[in-house]
Amino acid sequence: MEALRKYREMVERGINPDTVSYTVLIDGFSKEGSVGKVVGFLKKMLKDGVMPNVITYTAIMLGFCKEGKFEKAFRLFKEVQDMGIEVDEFMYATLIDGACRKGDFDCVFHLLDEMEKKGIKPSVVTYNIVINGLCKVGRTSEADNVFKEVAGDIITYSTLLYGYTEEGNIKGIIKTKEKLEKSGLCMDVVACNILIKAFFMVGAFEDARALYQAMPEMDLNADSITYCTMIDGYCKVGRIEEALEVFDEYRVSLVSSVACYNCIISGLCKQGMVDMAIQVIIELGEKGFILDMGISMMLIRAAFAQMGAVGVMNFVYKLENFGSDTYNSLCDDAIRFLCKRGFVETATEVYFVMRRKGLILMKSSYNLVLEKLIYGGTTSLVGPFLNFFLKDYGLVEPIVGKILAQYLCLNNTDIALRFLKKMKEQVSTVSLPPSILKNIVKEGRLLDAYKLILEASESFADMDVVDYSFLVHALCKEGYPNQALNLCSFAKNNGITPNIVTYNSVINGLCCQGCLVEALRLFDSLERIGLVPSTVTYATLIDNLCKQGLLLEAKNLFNGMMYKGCKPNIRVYNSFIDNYCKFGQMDEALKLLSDLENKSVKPEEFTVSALIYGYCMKGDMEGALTFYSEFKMKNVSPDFLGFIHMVRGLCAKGRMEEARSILREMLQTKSVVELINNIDTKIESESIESFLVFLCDQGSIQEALVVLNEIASILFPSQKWFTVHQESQALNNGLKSETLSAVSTVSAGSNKISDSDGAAECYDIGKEESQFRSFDFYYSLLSSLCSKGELHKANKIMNDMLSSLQGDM
DNA sequence: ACATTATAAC
Repeated sequence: MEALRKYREMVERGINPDTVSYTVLIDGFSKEGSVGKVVGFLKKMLKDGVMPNVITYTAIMLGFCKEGKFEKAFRLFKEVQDMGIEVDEFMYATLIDGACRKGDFDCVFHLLDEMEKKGIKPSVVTYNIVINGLCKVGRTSEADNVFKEVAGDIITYSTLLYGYTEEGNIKGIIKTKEKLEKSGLCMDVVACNILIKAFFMVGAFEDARALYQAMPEMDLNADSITYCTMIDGYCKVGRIEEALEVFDEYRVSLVSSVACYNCIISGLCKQGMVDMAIQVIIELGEKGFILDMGISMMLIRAAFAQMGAVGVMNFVYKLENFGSDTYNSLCDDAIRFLCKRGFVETATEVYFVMRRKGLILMKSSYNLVLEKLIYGGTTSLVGPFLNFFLKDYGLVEPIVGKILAQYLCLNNTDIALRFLKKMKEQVSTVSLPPSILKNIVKEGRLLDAYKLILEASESFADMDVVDYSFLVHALCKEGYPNQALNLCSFAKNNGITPNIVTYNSVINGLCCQGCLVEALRLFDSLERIGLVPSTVTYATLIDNLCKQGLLLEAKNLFNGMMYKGCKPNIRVYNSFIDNYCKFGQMDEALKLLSDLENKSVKPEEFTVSALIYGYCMKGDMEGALTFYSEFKMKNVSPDFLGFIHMVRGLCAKGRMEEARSILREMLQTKSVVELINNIDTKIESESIESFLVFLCDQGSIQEALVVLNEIASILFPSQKWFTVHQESQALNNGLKSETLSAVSTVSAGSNKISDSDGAAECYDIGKEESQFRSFDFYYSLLSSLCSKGELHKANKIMNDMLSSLQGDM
């Protein structure tokens, strides 16, 4: 910069710069890494009629090499020779260094040969360059060997020593150190620094310390690198006291370097000495150094490891008096860190500290905070934060519109649509992540998701076939096959072709709606749109045909699939077996079972259950039990329904003890959680009842209640886990240790959907006494009814209770 | 008068 000013002064005064002035400038820019400016000056030079010399070109080549553009440097080298300029050792050395940094050693040795042919004898500098190049790629021994005839200088030894240290080659270090001592060369600071590092590498801490202390006698002053090497060397082996001692020596020295601070801070963090690390950071700030962001991040991590989110908060508070730029990015980092670790609330506290100081959060950090708040954070903070974001960045900033639209979509489709429309007209189209649809569906607002896509399709340009298929699947599952089909053609119009997976969902959806004919028609049309039916396609249709009793059609389809080379899986066989069993054709079912076993298709839970059901239907409990034990030995147990069938069958015959032991076996193979997960899909209410009776008989009323609570959460999904939590809190208050297991099961459930904030909120709501009392009332009534086995009455009371609690919410 | 080589921390 200074050089540039002098140059301008020269031009202003009408003094024409000569080759040397230009060369000095070019060299400066080359070293600074701005080759663009260098080329500009070269052109200007030529225009002014000032001829560049070999030194000018060397400087330019250096610039190219520094930028990693070795090819350009090499081309220039050729051009220079073509111009008839005699190249010298400097130029070769520069080029060889470039080739080394590129790792092109063929070129390096070729250039050395060329030099020799031209009669240019390489000096120790050139050799050092090559040695350094080899050391940097881990070929230190080779470098040592190849150039052992060359009389090295202090740089040669330093380079080799450093190479061996990096490679961890202890023998190499010792050998080189001895050679260096024998050479009688005078040590300089760099050599000392490298030797100290080597001493630490081999574990010779005393030697490292001795050399460090002997430096003044050698007329050498420790520099920042000396201090860093010493501090880091001690820190790496956990000798923090000695590191601190050196750091104190650095403090009273004339050396000033932020790197020394960074070294000791990182060492303190690794030792978990967070408080002292913060002290050092404060001192660093007072000295006017810039806080390295990597270092502040390290402290955030260390503070978190020691004290959790509070530790991070504490760190932020303690650095309040730092320069605002540094403090701003520190807060940004802390906020992002806390969000990522799941502590949005603490992150918002940090944000308020920032705000008080008039600092502004980065866009992406705002976005992160809002995402965490919207998807599972404190709801009441979402509004204020959307406001702050909007005020700081405005709606013109796409990311603001995006998060705002996401929030609206999750809350009110119509407002969201109006917003999206306005944005499109007045600002720009807001693009939304397809994943938001999953969240809307999760809230049970399937048709809202559907509406959003149709009416704001520009905002969903990123949707792929999987995203569409997800929604098609959900629509089918909830009984909207027509909307699903409509979505398929909508997707196609938007350039996303639905695949066989998508259509499988539609086919299944149509079947579930009882539209078997339409499903078959869709199946027939698949070929026309170039889709090949998969095993799932066939399995779906065959299963539904079987369920409708259309066995002949099912068999035709089965033959069709075999003909097309599509292998039937266990699900296909299950459909037939289930059908035979339901109609008492056990022989047919058993024949098919042995068939599929011959084809090495493995029976699964459902297969076994279907057959057990068949036996039970016929009242053949011996058959059922024998079949059960036979498959138990093969490690295939029935599903819940299979167990329940056996229990019922045995109960009907008055074989209570056997029923009990089967139930016990069921509880051994299946966990309560697994049962709960199956309630809404596979188990009908009667079976739940049998299960509850069993639990009550065993005296596990709490467990029975947990199951009931789970049912409540399925019946009233909008309440999510709130009710359940309130109840378990109440249980906890009323029954203490007896119910703790129940509470933990429920807690596990609410953790599963990560609704910890919901749980906390519940707790607050639950503090209002009236609710507890009302629950206690229900609870005592229920438990006495359950213990008497009056399940029907208990069920009725339970329903009353659930609806009354629902009213309270 | 101008050009080439070695060392520290996250």
